[in-house]
Amino acid sequence: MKKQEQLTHAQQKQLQEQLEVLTQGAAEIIPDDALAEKIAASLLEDRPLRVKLGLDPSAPDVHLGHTVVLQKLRQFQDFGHQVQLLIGDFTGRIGDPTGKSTARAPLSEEEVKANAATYTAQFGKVLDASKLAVFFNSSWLAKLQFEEVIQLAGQITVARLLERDDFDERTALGKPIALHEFFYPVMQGYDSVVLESDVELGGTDQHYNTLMGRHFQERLGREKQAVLLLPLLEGLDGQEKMSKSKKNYIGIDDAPADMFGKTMSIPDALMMKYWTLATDAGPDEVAAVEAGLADGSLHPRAAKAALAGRITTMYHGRDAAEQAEAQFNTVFQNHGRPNDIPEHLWEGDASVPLPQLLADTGMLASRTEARRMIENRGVRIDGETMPSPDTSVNLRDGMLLQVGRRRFLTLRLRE
RNA sequence: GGAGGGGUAGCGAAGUUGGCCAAACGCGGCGGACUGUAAAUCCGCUCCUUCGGGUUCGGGAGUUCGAAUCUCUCCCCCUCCA
Repeated sequence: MKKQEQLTHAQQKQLQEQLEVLTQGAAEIIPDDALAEKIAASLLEDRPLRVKLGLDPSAPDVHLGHTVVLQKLRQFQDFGHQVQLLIGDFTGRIGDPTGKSTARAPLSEEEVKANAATYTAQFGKVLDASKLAVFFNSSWLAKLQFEEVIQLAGQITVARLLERDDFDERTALGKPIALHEFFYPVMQGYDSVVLESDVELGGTDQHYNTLMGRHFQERLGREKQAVLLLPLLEGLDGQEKMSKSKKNYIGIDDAPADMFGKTMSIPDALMMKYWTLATDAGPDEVAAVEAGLADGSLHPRAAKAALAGRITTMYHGRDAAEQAEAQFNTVFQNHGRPNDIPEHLWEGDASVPLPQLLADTGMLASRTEARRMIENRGVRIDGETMPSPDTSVNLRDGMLLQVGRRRFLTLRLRE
């Protein structure tokens, strides 16, 4: 008999309540009723579910893409479940599964600890940090004997491993796959065994990996975890998924002005996805925005500004968000100046060729680049567009240099 | 063990009968116009320079008036056969 059918009426109600929240926005739940069964079990046995999230230990810069999963984890926490953060420190030091950088430099223990601390600090903006359980998979993987590793490897077939999209593609293209790469899924699966995870969360790109958890749990005689996958959030380019290496991300530690501005730069087509996945707006609110856009009562620009304000407020508070918006409007809408223009103390001659000035103050990388920029009419001094790179400038204290729309510098002269 | 393919600017990728190559093209990045924003679209720029020139095509050494293109050598990557 299914566990759901053993519940009392009160428990049934709780189950429905949890399911409604937890399944919202999910891209996939594997298998379909697995989550319901797990929750039912938790209610029957009166114990929290162990909910696993695996993390890459290398670049602990948490961005909005991560928060999609984190917000879901938070909901689990709010229902009293136990979140397990798994730092893949062992996995990370072995090498990269894309095959590009095969021998990644091992992270030292200090680095791992420092990164983990950064993670938990940043995650604290979304999760309840006091209730997090943090694990490092080196603490069990590093201890395995070779014989044990081989036995683990015996629990899965090569054909099964080759199903993984990435391997599949590379096989088709004739690209190499190193043997150790086969162990990634094995390790990730084994992690779930050790942690006795009830549920594993991830982005849809983790489909295969999370199934490995189920596979190894079954082979080793454990309860299989449920898998809950969330949609991936595209980055600022609107094409690829948000990631640090692609530099298309909004970091949750970004300054309010950046956070607001970056959000304003996403393609219109991506707005609703951000509303749904990256904000704390409920389904009704999201639907209202969508309807407004559809019938023309809500201007796309207004919708995006509201989105940017919402996101900025989540991480910096309302005041900072409003300031960021005001600043954004002055700089980009009214072509004005920001409030916090950096200053540069000039110690050279009082009269200097313009390209040299721009290069030496660090506003541009080289004089040649400065020349180009001037020729493109992208350089202004005190608001005046500079017509020719062959000008010399008589410097004055307080002079305002501007490159493009948003790079400003105030010049300070030594007395 | 054997055979073969390849290393070009941030990335991808042309160019390999030596000069017309500072090196096509695409992406990315930057600037400008326009606008509803750092959306979309269009245009321009994208090694350094004291504007004479200088330094680039995995590293080094050669051949030549002249090499990304030829030779030698070293390093690295990949594929296939066994």
